[in-house]
Amino acid sequence: MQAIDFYKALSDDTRLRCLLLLQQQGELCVCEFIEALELSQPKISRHLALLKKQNLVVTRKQGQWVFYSINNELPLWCLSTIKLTLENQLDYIQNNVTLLEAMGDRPSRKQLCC
Amino acid sequence: MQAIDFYKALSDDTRLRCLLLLQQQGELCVCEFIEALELSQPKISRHLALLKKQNLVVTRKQGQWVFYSINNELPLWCLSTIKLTLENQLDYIQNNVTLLEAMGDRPSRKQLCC
DNA sequence: ATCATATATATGATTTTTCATATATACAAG
DNA sequence: CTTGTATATATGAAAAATCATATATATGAT
Repeated sequence: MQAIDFYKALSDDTRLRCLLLLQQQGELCVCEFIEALELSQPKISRHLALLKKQNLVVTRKQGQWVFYSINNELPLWCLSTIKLTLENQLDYIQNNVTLLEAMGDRPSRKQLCC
Repeated sequence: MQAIDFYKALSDDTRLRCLLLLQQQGELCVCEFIEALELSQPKISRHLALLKKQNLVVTRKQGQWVFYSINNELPLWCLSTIKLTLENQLDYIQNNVTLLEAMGDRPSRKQLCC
């Protein structure tokens, strides 16, 4: 992972919020991002696609939903940076978290293992 | 310092190299960046001005030269991120360091203190 | 006048956004 | 089991916005 690509991925408001939400929440699907960020579906999908292309996130498909989470095989310095950023920028996503928690009918997560 | 502004500042090749060089070298003037990055003077000046506007770097004027260094009053998480990036991306600026060290007539630094 | 640096403006390139549409799954009625 | 319809997500293409670069010019020190 080249630093310049990593920072370009983080340098957009939508992508940064998505990543920090994932760091905090673990796993989220597209419709949850739409509610939490109050943005259009194509806009969210596009930015998530970009994060995926850079291998910052991975996806898991469950029925009609696609769940995104941070790729835990990223270099340690990338994972550390994301973690450090969240710890110091909780205010930045506070409103998004509130919206997410207020969301009705959130899709249920199947257990990942047996 | 907002994370988004910090990452936008880092998300350009020229600015990232400048910052990492400063992290490693401590203090550099515009003419040294020109040699190390092999870029035009206005291009360097413009990017340094941007870093200064975001308070990532500070300047010290000495005669005809302007020396840039990382603003050590930045939030710790920013300083840590820059440090961590350099440690993991030494290759990225290796060629720039070589060019810098090969530079003739580098301006002398006055002692900063008594 | 010369050297080092900064800035204004115009142009080109890249990125982001939007709209329309496509695909894939789900679910209910016949 | 098919047909129709709704929901979730992705993507192509065009428009809009942002960002980077080059050239020319300005400032300030020696």
